Amino acid sequence: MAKPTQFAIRLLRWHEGIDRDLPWKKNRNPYQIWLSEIIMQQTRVAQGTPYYLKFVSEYPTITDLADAPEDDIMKLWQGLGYYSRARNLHHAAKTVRDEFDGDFPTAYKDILSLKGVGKYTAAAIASFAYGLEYAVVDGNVIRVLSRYYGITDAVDQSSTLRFIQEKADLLIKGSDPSDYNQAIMDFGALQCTPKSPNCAICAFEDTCTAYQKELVSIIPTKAKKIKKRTRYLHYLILEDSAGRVIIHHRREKDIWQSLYDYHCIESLTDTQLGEEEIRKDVLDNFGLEVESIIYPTKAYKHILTHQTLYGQFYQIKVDQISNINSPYLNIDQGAIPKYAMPVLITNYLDDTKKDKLFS
DNA sequence: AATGCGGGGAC
DNA sequence: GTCCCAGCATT
Repeated sequence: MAKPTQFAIRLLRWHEGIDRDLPWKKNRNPYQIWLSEIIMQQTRVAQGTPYYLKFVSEYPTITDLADAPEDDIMKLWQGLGYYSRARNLHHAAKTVRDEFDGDFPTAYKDILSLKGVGKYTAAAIASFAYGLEYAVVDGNVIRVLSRYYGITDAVDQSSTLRFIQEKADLLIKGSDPSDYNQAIMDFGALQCTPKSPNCAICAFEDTCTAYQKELVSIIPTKAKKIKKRTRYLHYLILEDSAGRVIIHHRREKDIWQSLYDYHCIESLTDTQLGEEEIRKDVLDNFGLEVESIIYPTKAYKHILTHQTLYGQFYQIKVDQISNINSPYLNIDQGAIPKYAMPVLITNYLDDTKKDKLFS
């Protein structure tokens, strides 16, 4: 058995004084660890924790999760973002139920084969749940090791990432894998932070290359820059006199896949829709006559990583709604809370509800 | 190798 | 405004 590396010894000594008290670290239940890791992908602990608690309470076992309707899972995921995680979560739960007899797989390669589980998540589960020696490489580890080794190459290049992974695989050797992985991520989150890390009091003051060369502020570097596009979404809220409304299940390859919204007309500028344009659209798409239109008085700005959205909501009364085809659905207005919707939509709905309280 | 996918918090 | 967060699937 190999002895821990010098890096690991210092790291774990630093970690002795740290206690983050995360709710999914109370035991080694692989289901709970997997669930927490999926939820925490690209998500801050403070944002994801309430969702973890909801899921583990609503679905105590992975079979409970597998048996649940997708709409229920999406609703519980509403507001967390990156909704493919929720779909993959459901898919993987069904795989465990059907292919692994309901028992979470214990072999690294089987864990990695699950939908939504990549190299990082597989290593996290394997080490935290089963004590297997797989080094995690997440945003924290990339930052810590790129600084430690003074790597100025862009960390969003696969060659750089491969190099970091190799170093991580060496550094973990001989240590308790669970402790080591937890420690290095805590170190990145609490000590070696993206901005103004606490280098003055650091366990690696004398061995960190970036600190020695005064490169801490410029490492890690990235090559790619994201460019945004702007979209104008005109939502038609079609409602009949019986209180039935038409909602839309987003099945296309686009943002918010699997969520529900309203019938949408998209434009490249922020100009409002004309009355005749609306009448024709509603007649062509649903065979319905428009009785009245309340035009939007404001646009809801919503910012995503790659897009800036402006949403406007047109309240439209139509004649009797019937025979609506997929991906459209007609429901009672009061049934809306059962369907997962984008935050842009729920922001609007919250505003309208508030308006009614004061009118 | 490159791209798209959310929402929010820190600065 | 910018950056980035317990990343992944798809092309």
